[in-house]
Amino acid sequence: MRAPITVIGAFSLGGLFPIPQGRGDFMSEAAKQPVERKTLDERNRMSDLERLRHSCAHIMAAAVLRLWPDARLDIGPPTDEGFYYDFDLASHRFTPDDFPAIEEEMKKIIKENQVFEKGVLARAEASDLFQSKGQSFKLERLADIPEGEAISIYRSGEFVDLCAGPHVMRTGNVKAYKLLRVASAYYRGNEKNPQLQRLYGTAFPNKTELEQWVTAQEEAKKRDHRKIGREMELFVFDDDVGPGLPLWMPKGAVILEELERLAKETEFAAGYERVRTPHLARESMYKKSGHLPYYAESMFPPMELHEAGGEGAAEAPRERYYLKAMNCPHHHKIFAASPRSYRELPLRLAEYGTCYRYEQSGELMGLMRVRSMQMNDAHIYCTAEQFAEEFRAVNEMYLKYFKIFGLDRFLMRFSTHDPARLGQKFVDDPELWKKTEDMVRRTLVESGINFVEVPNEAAFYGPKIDVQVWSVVGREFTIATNQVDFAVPGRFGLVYKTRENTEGTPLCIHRAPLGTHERFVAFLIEHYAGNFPLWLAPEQVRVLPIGEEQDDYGRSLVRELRAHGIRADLDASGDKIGAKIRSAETAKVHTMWVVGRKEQAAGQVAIRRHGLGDLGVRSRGEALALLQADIQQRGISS
RNA sequence: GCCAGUGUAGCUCAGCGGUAGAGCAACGGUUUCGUAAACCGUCGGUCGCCGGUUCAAUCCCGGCCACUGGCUCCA
Repeated sequence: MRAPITVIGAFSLGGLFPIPQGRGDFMSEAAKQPVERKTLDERNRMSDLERLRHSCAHIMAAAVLRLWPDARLDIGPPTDEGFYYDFDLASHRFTPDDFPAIEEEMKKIIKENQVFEKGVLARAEASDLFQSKGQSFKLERLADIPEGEAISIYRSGEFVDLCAGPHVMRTGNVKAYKLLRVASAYYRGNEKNPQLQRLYGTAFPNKTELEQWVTAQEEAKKRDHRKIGREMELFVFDDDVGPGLPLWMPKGAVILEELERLAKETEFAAGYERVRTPHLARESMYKKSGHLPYYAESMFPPMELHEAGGEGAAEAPRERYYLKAMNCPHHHKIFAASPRSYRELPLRLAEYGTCYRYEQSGELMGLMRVRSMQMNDAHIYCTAEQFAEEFRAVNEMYLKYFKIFGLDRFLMRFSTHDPARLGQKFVDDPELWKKTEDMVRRTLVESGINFVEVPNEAAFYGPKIDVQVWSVVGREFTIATNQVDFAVPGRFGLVYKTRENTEGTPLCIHRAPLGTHERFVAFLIEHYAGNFPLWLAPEQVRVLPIGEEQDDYGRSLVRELRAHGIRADLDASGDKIGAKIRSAETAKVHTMWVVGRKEQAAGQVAIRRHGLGDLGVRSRGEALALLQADIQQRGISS
């Protein structure tokens, strides 16, 4: 059960940055659905598709009950992708092998063309009904319904469910459906509750749409960054290194280098200064920062140093060091290292810092969720007066980046605190929370940026704006973040001399517009399906001599390209030209220069672009200039 | 961390109670070729790891590790 959120608007740059042909879109079909306004009042206003899927969930539950009469049912809502239903079933563990039987039973129910009948019951009646059926979860769900609110049930054939609806008219209206996977889910989404067995499925108005969806899912899997990353030799995971600890291979490292170059240029122009800090720090620092009580579970356990040569191994450690899970405390120490004047503010300290987080094993997912990560981090120390402008500048930096990458589907999420959890999840300073949240909200509204506001999602030290994107398999991730910190600078005793010669405590903005290398590259791989724009392409040019007699000419071309900083290689294999092209295409090499006798004689190259085919002959100088221009402007498609 | 599934050559996958196979890749040779696959040959695996059952285990059982799908959590 997700807390209801009010969607103020979904942010999209619309068609401003069309994704080039052949690259497609990085979002799943489901994720492409416009973000709908959903509030408590509107909860009942399901779309036709949701209504269909919800009805299909009932049909699936009815089928499960026919096959396993002791199943206890929880809830079965529609989702972006289809629907699910949660069951508690002591006698059986669902596996995908059960799908044919369940689908067959669903088919029968659909054929019976049962009417979905709505009924409104008195609480006692409903209670008796579900009591008699042994549906204890339904009784608990019933207790959630506030006094005075109507208790509605839906009946189709022998199946009865506590359900607000709405539904399609008849089971026969469900024309195309498919069970997708078995999963488990904690009852009421709480880790401390027992787990239920969840069956996921989907339904569409007709078979064609279902088939299209299935095909789209298969296509999406082909651009999964884990698959492409292996095929293109961008990164690997190794058991001996450890889960969630990626090794960047040469071709993957190229992408990191280019991203860092972009960040350094952008940040330099925006008045940032670069710093470098170690990967670990003493426990005392994290005690001071206040991270330990909030964050210890997400950090790798500390390294304990004992007295050298001491007899007793059991004695208390002399000191503890933690691998850093965030860069801020280190940066704060740099701020604190010199006396600061208001004249120096805003002070912007940037670092692509490497952090380590002990993510729970089940949460790891390729590069999207890892345990070691490099953050496009910076901390901006400023006065309250400077805050709005700094915060706005960060938001604009996002947009600048997103334009470069052609990223046009994302959601700005404004995370605020929950007053009920002050002092636990959030630092206990209600006034500052309100003040900073108001500042952030005003900044967003004034910039005309649409956003979603989500309570209870803030960092412990202040509100934040996250940019949400969707992986190719439809999972939502935060790709960038912009956070306010009104608490930690005070804990570190960070001060600056004001114009009035008093001491002020700076506000701090934590920002990572390019998120972490790991997640950002994962996202880019899927966004481009591995077909990176030239400036990012690991292998920019491959020179393909048609025969061995052109190998020397090819070598001279590669030498020239490399002298100009272009990543070029020669295919001097004995393959025929068709095979050379095929392997370059398969490797997603951005540009091929095919050279035979004619080109060699004329000092030319035949340009072939990955996915686009033969683009004709140019002089080697012209061909080089084209590449340079494209790289220099960081073109999206070229 | 929890639930479930999976783990066979670098990759994609067959196979099975009698100790392994294909395609691609790699390597060697022949071929010197005009825009997505020339031909021949060779190498390559303690079948994730540890233990148990058995005359015999890659196969059955148990534990562990990793991955995948979810849940929980997050950049």
